[in-house]
Amino acid sequence: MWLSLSNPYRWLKRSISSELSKVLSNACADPKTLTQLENIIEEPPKREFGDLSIHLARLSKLCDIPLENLTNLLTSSLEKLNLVEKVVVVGNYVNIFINYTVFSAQVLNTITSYDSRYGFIEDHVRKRVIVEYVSANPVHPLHLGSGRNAVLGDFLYRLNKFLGNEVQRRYYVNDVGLQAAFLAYGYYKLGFPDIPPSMKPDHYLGLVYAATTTIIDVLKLRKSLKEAEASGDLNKASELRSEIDSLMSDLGRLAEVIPNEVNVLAEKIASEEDPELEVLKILRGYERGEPEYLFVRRVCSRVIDGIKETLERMNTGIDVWDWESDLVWEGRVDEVLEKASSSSYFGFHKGAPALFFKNLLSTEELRKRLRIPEVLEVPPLILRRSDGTTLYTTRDIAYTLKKFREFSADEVINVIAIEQTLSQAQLRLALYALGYEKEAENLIHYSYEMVNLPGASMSGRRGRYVTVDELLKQLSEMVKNLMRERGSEVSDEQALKIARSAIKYTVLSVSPSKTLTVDLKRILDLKQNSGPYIQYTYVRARSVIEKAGNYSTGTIDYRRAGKEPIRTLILELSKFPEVISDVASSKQPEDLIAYANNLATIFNKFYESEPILREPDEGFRALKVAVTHGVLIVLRNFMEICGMDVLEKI
RNA sequence: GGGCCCGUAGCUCAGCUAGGACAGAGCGCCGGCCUUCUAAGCCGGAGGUCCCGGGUUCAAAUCCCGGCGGGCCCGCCA
Repeated sequence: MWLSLSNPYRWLKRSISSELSKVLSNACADPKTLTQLENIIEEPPKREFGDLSIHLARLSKLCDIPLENLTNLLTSSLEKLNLVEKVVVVGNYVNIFINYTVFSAQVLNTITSYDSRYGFIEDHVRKRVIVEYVSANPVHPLHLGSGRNAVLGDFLYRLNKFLGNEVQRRYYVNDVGLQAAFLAYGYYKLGFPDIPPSMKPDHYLGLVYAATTTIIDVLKLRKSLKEAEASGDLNKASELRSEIDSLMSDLGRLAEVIPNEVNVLAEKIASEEDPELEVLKILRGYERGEPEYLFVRRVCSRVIDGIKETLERMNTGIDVWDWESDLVWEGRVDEVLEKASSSSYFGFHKGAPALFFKNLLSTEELRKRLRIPEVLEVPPLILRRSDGTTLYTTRDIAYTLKKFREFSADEVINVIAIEQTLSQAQLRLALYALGYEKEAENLIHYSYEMVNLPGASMSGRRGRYVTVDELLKQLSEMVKNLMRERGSEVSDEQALKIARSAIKYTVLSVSPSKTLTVDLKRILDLKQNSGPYIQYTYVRARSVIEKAGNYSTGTIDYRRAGKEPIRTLILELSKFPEVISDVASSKQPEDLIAYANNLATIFNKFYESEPILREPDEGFRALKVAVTHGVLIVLRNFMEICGMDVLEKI
């Protein structure tokens, strides 16, 4: 009963499959086949074949009934169902036509009664979920890669919320690490200058960071070059020279924006005997919490200020900011180290304390449980540097435990780039090895591929990146120009809302496992299969509903629902909860996007071909308005889940 | 060297987990539709060795094996 209330499409399939199981009960009594029966009911590739179809060969195999007996058995029994209009056999298929007088009433009633919760699934088990996302190093602004992360994480957050889960969003500020120390070193060498008021702090400090690391790398390479020249290794020398040239051109680009800083840094760092040792000193002092090194935190928090601003612009939020330094200073990392040292998996790798996973991984069952590929070899996890400072994954063990504990989380989702697959596997194994089996199992690495910009290679260390801020700015400008061409002005806010929604739609439309190629023009394509297309379709539907005023559902003539294109529209509307349910388990946003685009397209066809408000027949008009209202609700709920802005006008 | 991911129309991508009806969509290109509910729309057309080669099957883009091409990982970086 719950099901029929919340998920009309599932209800439809279940009604048919349970009828099937009745008919086939003598041959197909196994209860396991019941769900298989439901899966066997599919959709025909073309609308004119019917609403649902069953492939006879598959059914005959499943139930072990000869093909020729099946046909008559099925048609006669299914046609008795109230929900079924007719059954047609074509070749190897039984095609089912739904009775839309019955079905449309069910669908439309469900949608209006659930309204902003339509899509919500009643039998979903509620969970407490943490989404850790973005977590970009606090040394530069968010670039396109972090942008993809932010969009995906925000989507996971909103989807979980929609499903009725308790969700918390966390950002892990990685201020205890070499990157942060490099930035702090550079900023310190500059004498902690004020950030130019014309620049966002993350942008300015990102340049300082890039200049610092690039200068240090150049100095290192020059040293190697001298050695190569001295030893007469000409190949090596020319290789080094071209590498240096490339870095120098990066530096030249940085100098165009912050010339003084680049000059001062180049001079001061060059006069240093061993700049990298200085950086390590900062790292060590900061990790110990020594007061004279606390400037690291101050610098990082300026970058974080900038990042917060960007996230706000993306309409994305964080509930808890976790500073890695706090984790270390609170002694949580030491606890982990202590526990590890008494573990049976503990040992020394190249003289450094480490956890070894070879024994753990010999059982196939554990690999399965922890989602570690069958043949993947996992190297030992080194816990500490020889100088005593900790390493990222070690700190992440402590952090993961903190997340699970503080929120009593059932599940922790880490949205992290795909290149960290191995270290995330090590993390799960380490947790398991230390006795945190449940945590290891419920820690999910939600990975995504990198983002490409055609014809450009990106590197944070070199300052070669396109920032999310720039992307938003450019797209907003494009929106404004477009509107101007059409003779209407649009506010900055409206332009931003369209721009960021377009980005989100594009990012979510591509499977996270594929590299995303960003083409600015394409993101803002106002045509089909785009964010603006969905927003526009919603506005169209809204405009109709507004003008329709109050319509009484009592006057709806459901008998008119069997004709195209209303028929398809109703079937499509009925699927929304089913799509949500599938996406909730697969976590593939692209399926949700494809559904919404399809629904919008069908609605636009309907809108073009049929008068809605001008429909003379009152009952039919009420039906058309109700369907339009259904589209409105589904598109709105869709946009909420994707983090897109629901615009009332466009 | 080992592992993972990707390869489908000129471009960007669905479809592959659970094999089945002529392989789909958008962009771009060509041609139509605004005195009527928002034309950021709709209708029509052209465009494909599903990377290649084997195998399994009544049936393969989908499963298996072997290649080829691209990306990523195999750090006392994160």
